[in-house]
Amino acid sequence: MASDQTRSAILAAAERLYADRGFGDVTLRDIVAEANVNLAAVNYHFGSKDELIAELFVTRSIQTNRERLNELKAAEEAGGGRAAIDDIMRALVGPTLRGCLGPDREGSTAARFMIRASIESVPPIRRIKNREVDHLRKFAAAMRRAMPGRDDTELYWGLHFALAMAHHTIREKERLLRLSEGKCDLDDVRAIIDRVVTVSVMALTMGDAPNKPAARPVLVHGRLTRQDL
Amino acid sequence: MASDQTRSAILAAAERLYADRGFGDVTLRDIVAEANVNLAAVNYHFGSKDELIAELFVTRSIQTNRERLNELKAAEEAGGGRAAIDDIMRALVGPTLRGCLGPDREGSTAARFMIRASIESVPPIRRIKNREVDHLRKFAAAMRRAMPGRDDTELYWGLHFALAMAHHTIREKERLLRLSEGKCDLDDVRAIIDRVVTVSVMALTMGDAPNKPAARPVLVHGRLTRQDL
DNA sequence: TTGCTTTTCAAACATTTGTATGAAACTATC
DNA sequence: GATAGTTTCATACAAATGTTTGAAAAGCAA
Repeated sequence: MASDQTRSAILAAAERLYADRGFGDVTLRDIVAEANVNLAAVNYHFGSKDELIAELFVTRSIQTNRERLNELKAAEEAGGGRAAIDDIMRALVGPTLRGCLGPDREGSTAARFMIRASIESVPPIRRIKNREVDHLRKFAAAMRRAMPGRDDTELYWGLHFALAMAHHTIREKERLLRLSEGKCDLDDVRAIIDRVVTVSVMALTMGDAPNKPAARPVLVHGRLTRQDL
Repeated sequence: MASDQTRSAILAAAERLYADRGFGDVTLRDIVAEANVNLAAVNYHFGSKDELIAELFVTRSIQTNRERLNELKAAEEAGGGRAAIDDIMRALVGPTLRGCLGPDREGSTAARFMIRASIESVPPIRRIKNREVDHLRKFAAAMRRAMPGRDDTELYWGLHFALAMAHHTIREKERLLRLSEGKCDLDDVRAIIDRVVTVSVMALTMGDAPNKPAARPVLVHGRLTRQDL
C-alpha cells in the first residue's frame, strides 16, 4: 500500500472516531482498527498520538481561517478597501457557524470533529489555539479601519463577544435546544449568523449616543460572497 | 484522624490540584500525596474518582446557583414581584463572573477550579451540567414576566447569549488579554458584568422598532444586593 | 536480479492508573 | 476494658495505553 494511503486512512478514521466519541475514549487501537492498519503505523507516520490530533486540528483550522480571510477580503474589495463592520463580523463568525451547524452538516465528519475540539479541548489542540491570536489581529485591524476613532478596547470586546456567541452556540446547541424545547431553530444557520452579527455590531456601537438609533444595524440576508464555500 | 478530616483534606487537595493543573494530568496518587492521606482513602470515602470530581463540582455549582437565585429573588422583591430585565440578567451572569474573575480572586481555589471545569469538561462534570437546564428555566420564566408578549424564542436566545459572553470571558480571558495587549481590563469585574448585561439586554430588545432608542438600556453601577456575597 | 530504502507487522514493553483487599489501628459504646 | 464498627494503611491487582523493536514485506532504482 502506498504510504499516503495509510496516512490518510488513519486521519480519516481518527477524525471520524473523535467526532463521534470524543477524544477521551478513543484509543490508538480503536483508530487503527477502524482504519485497517497496523498499530505501529500511527507512530511511524505521525510520531505520536498528540501529533496526529494536532495535524487533524491544524488542517481544519487552516480551512476555517482561510474561509474567514477570503470573506474579509471580499468584503473589503466590495467596500473599496474598507469593509463595513457588519460584513467583518460576518466573515469572522460565518465560516465557523456554517461549518458546525445546519441540518445537512449532520453527516459532516469535519464539522463534528471541530465541535468536539471546541467542547473537549485536549492539550495538543489547546497549544494550537493559543497561536490563533495572530489570526484574530487581522480582524481587529479591519474593525479599526471600519470604525476609526473608536477605542481599541471596545473593538476587542466586540470581537471577543462575537466569538463568544458563535462558539457557545456550537458548544451548547443541545442545551439551547432542550432549554427552548426545540423552539430555537438551530438549523437555520443564516438566521443564527444574522443574529450573532447583529448583536455583535450592537455591542460595538454600545457607547454611541442613544439619540442615534440609525447606529443600530438592520441586516439583510445573502450578503456573502460564495466564492469559496 | 476523624473521618471528616480525611474527607475534606481530599476535597481540598483535589480542588487545588485540579485548579492548578487541570483534570487531565492529576492522578489520585497526586491528590492523596497532596492531602497526606492513603491512596485507598479516596475510594473509601467517595467510591470512585469520578464521584470525587462530581462532588467537587456539584458543591460549587450549588453555591453559584444559590447566589443567582438569591439575586433574582432580591430583584423581584425590589420590583414588587416583577424584576427588571437587566437585573435578571445581572443575577444570571454576576455570580459566575464575580466568582471567576477579578484580581483578588487570583488565589481563590474554588474560582480557578470552576474555570478549569469550564475549559476541560470531563465526563462526570458534563453529566451534571446537563441537569442545569431546570435551573435556567427559572430565569427564562422571570424574563418572560419582565418582557411579556415577547416571543419565547427571543428570550432563550438572549439567555443563551448572556451565558455565552460570561462563560467565554472566563474561558478565554488569557486570550483576550493577549489579543488586546492588556488593554481590556479583566480585573474590573463590575464593568465586565455591566458590559455583558448591557449587550444581553440589547440582544433581547433587538426586534424593537429602531425609533425607540429608549429601549437601549443605560445601566448604572452598584445595583446589587450584597446580602449573600 | 541485486541492493537499498520505505513501509508494514506482530509482539512486547514500560508505565500509568483506578480500584480492591485484608490486616492493622483507631474509636466509641456498653 | 472488651467488643463492634469505622477508618487507615501498605500492597497488590488488573487493565489499558502509548510507544518501541526488530524482522518481514514491499517498492524501487540500477
